Amino acid sequence: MDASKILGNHQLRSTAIRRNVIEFILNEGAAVSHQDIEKALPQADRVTLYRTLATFEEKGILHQVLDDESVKKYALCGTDCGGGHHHDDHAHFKCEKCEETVCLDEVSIPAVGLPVGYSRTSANLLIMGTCRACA
Amino acid sequence: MDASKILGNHQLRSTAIRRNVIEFILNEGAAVSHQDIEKALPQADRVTLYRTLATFEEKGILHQVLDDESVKKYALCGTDCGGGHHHDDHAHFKCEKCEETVCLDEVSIPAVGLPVGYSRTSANLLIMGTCRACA
DNA sequence: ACAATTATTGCAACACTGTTGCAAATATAC
DNA sequence: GTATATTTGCAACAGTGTTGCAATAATTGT
Repeated sequence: MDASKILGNHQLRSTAIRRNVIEFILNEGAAVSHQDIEKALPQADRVTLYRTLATFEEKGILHQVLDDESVKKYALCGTDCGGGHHHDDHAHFKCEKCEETVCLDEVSIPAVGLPVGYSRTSANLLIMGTCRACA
Repeated sequence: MDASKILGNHQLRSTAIRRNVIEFILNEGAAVSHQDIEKALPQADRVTLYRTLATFEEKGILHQVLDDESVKKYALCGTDCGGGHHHDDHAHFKCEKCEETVCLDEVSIPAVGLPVGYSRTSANLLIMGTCRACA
């Protein structure tokens, strides 16, 4: 998977910053925060990164990952995420030792019995514990 | 359930601000943010509220609720939350219309099959959709 | 390859969120 | 009521995220 191709597929211009952001996330494997990216790409403007992340989320390249701290984290969307419509109904796992958050793409969020009158449109499941590398 | 009693049960001094915070949350029904409290109690100092929330969380009076925005929200703990040890393994529901987040105390977070090598210590489940009042 | 067009970037400035240190005030215990 | 330890309020600060606008760079068509 190549960065400029991803950009092209989503009607976005292929700029150095955007390619760098995508490549960084691809290499990282875990969900990243704005701050992670800022550290990895010190030459890029803070504001531009905020806008880049917002754009990527809109276009369906990234989805937000709920984290227990209150900083937003992002991960690459699966192939079924179109513009605006995110289908990231999978769980996320945060290791308490290495602090990395990863997508558990194969773990879908189970349906739970909601009280009468409640209906579900989406859900976020964040599991905390120890990952394989830290066990 | 009375505010000074809750404070007494947790070895905390019964001050006006603390009682007001607890009463506000009791009346609110939904999970509240620092900002919600600040608006409701304009006479209270911002910093004091931050410290009050932190203290309540430590002592097991409140637990954090994961929210899809990146502001922390808090709800009253059930009776089984001792100091430090939170047993809030229930789901939370956020209504997309009224924006209220409530605890679904009766809905526990289901166990999911984790990849080999991963172990779970806790989990957060946030379900989004429409609540009964907005349906 | 070049100009015109449109999207993207960088900067300045700002509002909001959360934290720390310290002195003054207040709740409890005696 | 006084002593003691906790809690509060203030000032000051660091970090996070946003907006407006001018400068810059990527595409489109020729």
